[in-house]
Amino acid sequence: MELTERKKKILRAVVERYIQTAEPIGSKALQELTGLNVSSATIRNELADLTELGYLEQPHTSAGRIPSPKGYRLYVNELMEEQRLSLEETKQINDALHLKMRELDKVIDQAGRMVSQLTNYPAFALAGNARRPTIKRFDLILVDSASFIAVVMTDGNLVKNKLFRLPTDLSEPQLQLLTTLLNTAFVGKTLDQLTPELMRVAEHAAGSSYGLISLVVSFAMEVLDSMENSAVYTAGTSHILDHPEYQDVGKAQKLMAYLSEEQTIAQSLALPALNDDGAKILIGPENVAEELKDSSVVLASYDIGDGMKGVIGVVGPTRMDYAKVAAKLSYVADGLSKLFGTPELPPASPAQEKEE
Amino acid sequence: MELTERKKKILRAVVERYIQTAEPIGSKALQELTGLNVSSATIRNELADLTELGYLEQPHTSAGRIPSPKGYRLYVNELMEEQRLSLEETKQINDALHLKMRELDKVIDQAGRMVSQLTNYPAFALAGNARRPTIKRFDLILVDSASFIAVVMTDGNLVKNKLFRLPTDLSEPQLQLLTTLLNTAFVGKTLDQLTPELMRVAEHAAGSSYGLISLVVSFAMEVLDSMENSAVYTAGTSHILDHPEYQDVGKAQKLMAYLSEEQTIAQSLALPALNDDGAKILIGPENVAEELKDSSVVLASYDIGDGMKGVIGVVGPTRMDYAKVAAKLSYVADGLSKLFGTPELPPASPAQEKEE
DNA sequence: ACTTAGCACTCAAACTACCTGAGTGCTAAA
DNA sequence: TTTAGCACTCAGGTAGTTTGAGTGCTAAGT
Repeated sequence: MELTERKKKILRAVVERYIQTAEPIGSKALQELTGLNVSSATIRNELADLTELGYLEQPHTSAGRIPSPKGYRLYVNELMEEQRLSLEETKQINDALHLKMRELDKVIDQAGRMVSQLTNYPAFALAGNARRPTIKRFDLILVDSASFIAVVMTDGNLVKNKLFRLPTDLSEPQLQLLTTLLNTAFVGKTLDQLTPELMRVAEHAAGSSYGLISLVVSFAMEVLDSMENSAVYTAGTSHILDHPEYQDVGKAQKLMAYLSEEQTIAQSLALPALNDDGAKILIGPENVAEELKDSSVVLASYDIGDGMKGVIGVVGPTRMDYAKVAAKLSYVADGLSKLFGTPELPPASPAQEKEE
Repeated sequence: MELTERKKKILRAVVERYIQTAEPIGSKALQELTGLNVSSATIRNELADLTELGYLEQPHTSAGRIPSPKGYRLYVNELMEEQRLSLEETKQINDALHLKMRELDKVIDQAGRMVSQLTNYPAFALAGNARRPTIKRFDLILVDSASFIAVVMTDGNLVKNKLFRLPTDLSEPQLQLLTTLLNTAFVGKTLDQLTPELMRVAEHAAGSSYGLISLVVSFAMEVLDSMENSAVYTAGTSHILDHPEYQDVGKAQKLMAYLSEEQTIAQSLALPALNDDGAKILIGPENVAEELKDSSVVLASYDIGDGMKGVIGVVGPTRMDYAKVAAKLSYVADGLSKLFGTPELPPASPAQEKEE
C-alpha cells in the first residue's frame, strides 16, 4: 500500500529534522517545516496514521515523533535525495587518496581514517581475497656474507620482503641455487600446500640449505596468512561520543568494544557486503550483531583487481545522515578502485625545471 | 622533612585503596585497613596532618580523603612495591611478542595493543630515530618486461619494497645499469640530500632512465620520510570509558581526542622520554599537555639497535595502578629490545620429524 | 605529648513533591 | 476531510527534605 504524497512529505520532514537535531518533532513544527497549508491538527492526524503504520515512534505520550527503523528504511529507499559532494569535498578526498605511499594496507588504513574524519562517524576498512592467494615468485638478495633479503611476490602482485641474518656464511652461488629451488618447488601453492611441499623437499635437500629454505618458506607462509586474514582498520571510534544517543557511557562502551573486535566486523559485517556493488545501508535492527541493533551501518565495496576486493564502512546512530555518508563513502570506494587500477607514472623525459 | 612511619603507612593505604575503589576513604575504614592499633580519632589527626602537608585531598568537607598528585608521587617514589609479574603474565607477553611477523611497524603496533589489553588502559607505541636515516643500498628486480620491484634498504637495516609497472619495456641490462647508478649516487644520503642529488644526476642521465631513477628515488624518499616521522600506534582507547573518572562524557571525549592526535603524543610525550631508561611516570599536573592534567602516563623506552629507539606508554586516570602498569610496561619494553637484538634462527640440520 | 571518646557539624546524594509546557488525542463544527 | 478547541499526559526542571558517612574539635585519660 502506497503512502499519500502528503504522508511522504511529512515523513521525510520528520526524518530530516531528526537527523539534524536528534529531538522528537511535533505537529506544529512540522506545519512550518513542510510548508503544507494545513493546520497542525491535520498533521496530527497524519502523524497518528504514520505511527499506526509503523513508520514513526513516540518516545512517550506527550512528546513529538521520531522515525522508526522502518521509517528510515522508507526514507533511504524512496525519499532520500542523492547527495552531490561539493567540489571542495571531492578535492579533499582526491588529495588524500593520491598522497603518500601506495602500500596496500597503508592506503586502506588511510582511507578508513579519511572517511571517519569526513563523516564524523567511526569507520572501518578492510581488504579481502576472493580466491586463495599463492606465491608467484621468490627473489633473494645477498646483502653481506651473513645476511640476505628475501623478496616474495604473490599472485596478486603484492610484494613483501624480510631481512634475514644468519650465524653462518653464505655465498652468491648458494643463494642463486636456493632461489631456483624455491621458485621451482613453492610457486603457485596456497598456504595449506606449502607445509607438505616443504616436507617433500626436505628429503632431497642438503643439510644447511634446508634450514634456509624453511626460513624463507615460513616467511612466505606468514605473508599468505596475513593476506588471507587481512586486517581490519578502524578509525575515529571516539566520534561515537559526539552524538547524543551515546551520551550514556554504557551504550558508547558497548559499541566501542564491538568496533575493536576486528574479527567480528570482518566476518559478520564486511564479508557479506563484499560482492554487492554501490552503497549498502543497514538500519538498526536490520543488523545481525546485537551490539548494532540500535546503530546503523553504511557500507561500500571497492575492487582493487587481481581477485582482491575490499569494504569500507561507517557506523553511527540510526539517526545518521545517510545521504551524505553514502555519497562520501561511495566516492572514496570508487577512488580506491581507480587508484589501484592505474599504472605507475611513465618514465618521463628528463626534467627541465630547476626552481628552488 | 620525613614523614613518620605511621603517616607513610596511612598514606600508602589511602593510595592503594583508592586505586581499587575510586572512592574517598575515611578514618574508620583506614583503621581496619592499616592494622594500626589506634582509634579512628588518631587516624583523623594524622589525616589532617597529611592533608595539611598536601599529600591528601578532600573532595568536600564531609567526605573521606583521596590522594593528591603529590601523594601519588610520594607513593610512586618511596612506598610502591615493585610488582612481580606472574608466570602466566610473562608467558602471555612472551608468546604475543614472538608470534607472527617481525616487521618493525607491525610489531610496534602489536606491542601497543598488547599492553593496552594487559593493563586495561589505552596505550600507545612508537619508534623514533636518534639520527637521520639514510639509504644503504638499492636493488632492482625485473619481474617482466614492463614491471620491476625496487628494494630499498636503510642504514638501520630496514627493508622496504615497491612494485613498479611501466608503460614501456625494460631489459635486464638496463636495470643493472640503473642499480649501479642508484647505488653510486644516492647511497648514504639523508632525505634532504636526495632532491639536490637527483637534480645533479638529471644533467648527466639519459632521457628515459632519468624517469626511472626519479621514480625509485622518490620511493626512497617516501621510505626515509616515513622513518623520520614515524607513526604512533594507539590502541584500546575505549578502555577510557571503563573508569569512573571518565563517566563524564565530556572528559572522556577530550582525552580520546588527545590520544588520536598522534603528532602531539609523539612530540610532547614520547620523544622527551626516548633517552630515559626504565619506566617513567608522569602524574596528573606533571604532564605538560593540558588534556592530561588529570590523567597519568607511564612510559617505558626500548632500544632496537642501529640508532633506533622507541617508547611505549599507557594513559589512565591518576588513580591508575602504577605498580602493575610499570611492571608490565617495562617487561614488554625489555622484550622488544631483546627481540630486535637476536638474529634469525640458524640454518638448522635437515628436519627429521615427519608427524602430521 | 600523644591518644581517645564523644558530639556537634557539614554536605553530597538520594528522595520527594510540585510545577511547567510541549505535545498529544478526541470531539464537534465547518 | 479539515479545523479549532480543550482536556489530558508526562519528561524534565526546581525546590525542599532526609540521610548518613565522615569530619573537626574538645576535654579527659595515659
